[in-house]
Amino acid sequence: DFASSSLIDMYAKCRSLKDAGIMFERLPIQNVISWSAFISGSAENGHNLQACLLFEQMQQKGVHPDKVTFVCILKACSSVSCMERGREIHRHVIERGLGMDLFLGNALIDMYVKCESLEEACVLSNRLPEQNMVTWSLLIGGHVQQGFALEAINIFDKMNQEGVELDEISFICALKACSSISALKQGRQIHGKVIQKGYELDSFVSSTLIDMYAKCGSLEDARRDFERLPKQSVVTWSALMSGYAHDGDYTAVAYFFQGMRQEGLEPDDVSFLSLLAACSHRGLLEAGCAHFKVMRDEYGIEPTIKHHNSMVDILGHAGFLNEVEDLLETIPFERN
RNA sequence: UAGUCGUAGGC
Repeated sequence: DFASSSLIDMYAKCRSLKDAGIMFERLPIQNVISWSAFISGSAENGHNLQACLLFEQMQQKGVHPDKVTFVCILKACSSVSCMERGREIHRHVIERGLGMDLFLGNALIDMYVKCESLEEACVLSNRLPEQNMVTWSLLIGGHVQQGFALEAINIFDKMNQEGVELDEISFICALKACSSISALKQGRQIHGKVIQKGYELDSFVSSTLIDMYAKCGSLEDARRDFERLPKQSVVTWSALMSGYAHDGDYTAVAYFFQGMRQEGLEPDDVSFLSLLAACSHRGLLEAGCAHFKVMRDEYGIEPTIKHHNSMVDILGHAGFLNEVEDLLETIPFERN
């Protein structure tokens, strides 16, 4: 029934998985659409195990997955880098003989990329009957992730030569290739193409550009682009601050932090990491402790392992080893 | 008329 499948979809996407589950069980007929909608919603909300269980249950009930279902379940495998299950799905796709379309092919490539098997991702992309900009972006991102940024930039160039359509995400992937190896010259060239396309005000593109310039060590460019933006966000401020923090310029970082607050933007956990990094870099014990306290007490932001690492660094370098031990005792056990 | 692919700031 169309209406009920839409409801499942809506509930699942609205992070009300319990409601989606209740709705689902009440459905008179559970077809491949409603199963897929529920699997997709589960995976999208990070309930990957549930997605996998649903995928199995669906088949036990005699409902066969179609191409869309495979794409949905692959997302769950990708997000937890579960290669075993991913390969199994891949075999399953071939066995069912449903053929391969771009969505399914790209979802498989994404799975291999996220499972760090760039080799298999490349082989698969060559075997696809056709590629689109998503395929290319996946390959660019995969090469960057594996440390082959120059090759990633080559792939981007080839994409241009072949006249493949470029969207915002294609540019973001290419810009990240540049930032990862401080390739300022290539970064500027890509920036030029971004402007030609009129993408420079996109919120993700603009923050990636600022980040690229900051990571390439050109704080002037980062700041110029930042100031040209009609509207800043906590992400663009953070991209800028982390560049200055990298240089150990605590004064600048603190100044920007204030500026952000004056704009009425709420700092988040990442904003504080730049502040703490700058303090750590400069050996600013008192400032570091003060920011750490303000973060928890005034902003209600729970410190993560990364904030704790900075604090251990700050206290340790100042010779406050007992305080380091006290701090370590307050840190709850964290995975990873 | 219903379910699907790649994106930004931490290191």
